[in-house]
Amino acid sequence: MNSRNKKTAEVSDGPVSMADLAKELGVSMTTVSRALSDHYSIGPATKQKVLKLAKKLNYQPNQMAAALRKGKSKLIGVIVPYIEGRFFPSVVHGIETAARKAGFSVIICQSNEDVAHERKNIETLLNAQVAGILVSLSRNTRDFKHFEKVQKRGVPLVFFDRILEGDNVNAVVLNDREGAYQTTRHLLEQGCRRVAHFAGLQHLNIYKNRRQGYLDALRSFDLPLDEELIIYSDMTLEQGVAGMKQLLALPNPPDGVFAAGDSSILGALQLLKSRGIRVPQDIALAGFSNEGFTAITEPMLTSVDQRCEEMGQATVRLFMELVEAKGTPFYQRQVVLQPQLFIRESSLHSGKR
Amino acid sequence: MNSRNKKTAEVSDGPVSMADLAKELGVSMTTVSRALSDHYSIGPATKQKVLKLAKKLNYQPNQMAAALRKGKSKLIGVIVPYIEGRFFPSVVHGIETAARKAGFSVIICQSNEDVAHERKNIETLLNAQVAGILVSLSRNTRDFKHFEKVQKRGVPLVFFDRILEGDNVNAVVLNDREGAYQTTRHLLEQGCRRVAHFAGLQHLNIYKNRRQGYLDALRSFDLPLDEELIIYSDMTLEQGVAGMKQLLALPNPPDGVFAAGDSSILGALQLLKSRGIRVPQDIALAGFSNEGFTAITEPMLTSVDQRCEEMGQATVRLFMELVEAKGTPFYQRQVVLQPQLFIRESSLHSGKR
DNA sequence: CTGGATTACATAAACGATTGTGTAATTTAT
DNA sequence: ATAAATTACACAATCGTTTATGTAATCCAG
Repeated sequence: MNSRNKKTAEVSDGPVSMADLAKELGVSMTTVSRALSDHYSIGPATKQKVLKLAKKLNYQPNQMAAALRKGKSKLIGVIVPYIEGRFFPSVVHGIETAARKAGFSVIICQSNEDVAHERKNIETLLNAQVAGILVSLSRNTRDFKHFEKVQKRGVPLVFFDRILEGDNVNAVVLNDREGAYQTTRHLLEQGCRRVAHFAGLQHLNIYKNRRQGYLDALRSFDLPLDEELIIYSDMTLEQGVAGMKQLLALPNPPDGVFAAGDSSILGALQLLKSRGIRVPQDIALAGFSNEGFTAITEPMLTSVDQRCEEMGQATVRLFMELVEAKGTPFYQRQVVLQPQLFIRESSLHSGKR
Repeated sequence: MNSRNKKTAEVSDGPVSMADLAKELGVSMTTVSRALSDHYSIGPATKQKVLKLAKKLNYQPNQMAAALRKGKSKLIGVIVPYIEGRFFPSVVHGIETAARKAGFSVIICQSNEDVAHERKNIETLLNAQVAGILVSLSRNTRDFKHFEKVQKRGVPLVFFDRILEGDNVNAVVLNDREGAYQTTRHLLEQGCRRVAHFAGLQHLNIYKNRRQGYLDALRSFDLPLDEELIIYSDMTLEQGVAGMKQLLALPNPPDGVFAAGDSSILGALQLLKSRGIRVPQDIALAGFSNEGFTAITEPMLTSVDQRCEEMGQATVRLFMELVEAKGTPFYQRQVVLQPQLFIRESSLHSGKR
């Protein structure tokens, strides 16, 4: 059991510490530490010696010790509402990849769309001494209070996708408005004249912006806004079915639907097919998120890609900038990603009207 | 900047330490530490006092310090091949939920289906002092060497889904063989007499077992094995298309296909539809994984559900058992989850033959 | 009423790296 | 040749917990 009684450090026993290296080389731990971190006060010859021995003994620094001393670890905390579907797993994938490249590990937390969980997650991450926190807000987060503690501690904070508007924060977002605008315009260009919209909860920036883009497009075609054509919901598949029913019951039903989410537009498609209404000939459809299934349905669904991977990478990049720009205190920045419209069969009128 | 010049601890400044509590109460840090961890040597009155003040000052223990001292953190490392599709995100979701309930955070690593990455992940996690490692093997992992270091350090190790067979390890797996057996039998019961199989890489337990289940079912119907009907591949959508073409080119094509993965069966479906071959009337189809899209295609695809969430939870449970059974050294256990067959249109012959 | 258990707490040494301060030795400037 | 600067390293405190090892005080049995 006794592992410290050896003259020359052997590879045999567990973790090699800086003390081991120091003893072996007959220098102080300071020298070893500074040699490893390329400190100016260490001579090139000594540095070489240390590096070589470190490699030879396969020295692995104890992250915890460093974290304790420095008050910061090599961990990045990520808070997402949930880990399902296509979007969040992909963003997390992007984050993980970029973070690891920069020498960080990521801790995943879910808020389960609940601000109370979100608060707990913050606590957890803070006393895990994370180097930074990346977060996409839960659905019912409406204030900023629990994040102030993070800022007060000087822990870099970056939001992505779902953010609190108005507040001056670091964030990576998609240009949802532009995506919605392009999509709606596309429907209009295909000949639609009454385009309906499945809208999400309006306190969330993403859904508000998508609705705004929809309105922009209508205006650009000098079309009037008909509030009857906007259906607000949580955008589930079931609500897509219900919404479509509601639209069909209108005296003057739409000839196109743009949904702020793919599940709901899928619901609409299923309902239309069950009623024998042709897509896109009778009603054209387009969604948002470019979920995997959009390329599988018949007809395939037009949708907006959210650049999940890029968003993850950009979020980490922004975090890194914050880490490096340590001095500058109020360095706030927003990165806006451009969405990409994938036009598929569900919106392609070939020469209608 | 100076934060330690206060007689009574104020909530104002950052993290409250045990030393703060001790000073405030006029006891030693030992007492505080032990009171918080419910040590027998601390009187109930003192315990109460400490707990109360801790709550009042919102004391949050510094995980890093504890981890450093104890040599173990409250972190669980998870290594998965990738984070996409339905399976791994869902398992991770299950792991995350269960782990958090037990007071652990999870660190996610991807091996990108590469054993070299897997090795690096192990290193990363080990010197992050994780309390345990949960891993689903990369596609090209064929030996156990890099895991021996983990065991040597006494870090609990649990495999899930993709494991190395033969080795005596702790693992949570699906009964793939049973799932495949049931599915193939189902096809046979529906009247199929020539059932083909899209098989995956045979060195992976999951694909080997699925093939075995397929063979079991054939035998249970006294049907001969026709090697022509087994197509080996990586099971992508494209390979599903190609595989189906190959099968159709046979002098005596199959009347059913059971694939060890959903993507490939989707490819098969697409090809069949493009050729006007009816599913399930002419050829019945069934897949594996119960991906989201299986309920969306037309016809909907029969598939086997892998109990992703349960697998995640079971993996954490097994890990916890290992932690608690600290004394018992060679405590190895395998948990086998029962798959669930979801029968959908693609395999339902109504009275064929 | 004495000796051994039990209760309730304190002292201080870890854990492994980082870093402000100190100090020789060497180099450069004057 | 001497003061000043620079180079190259060591000492020791520190981060916040945990824990082995005391050590008083209280308690019960004999």
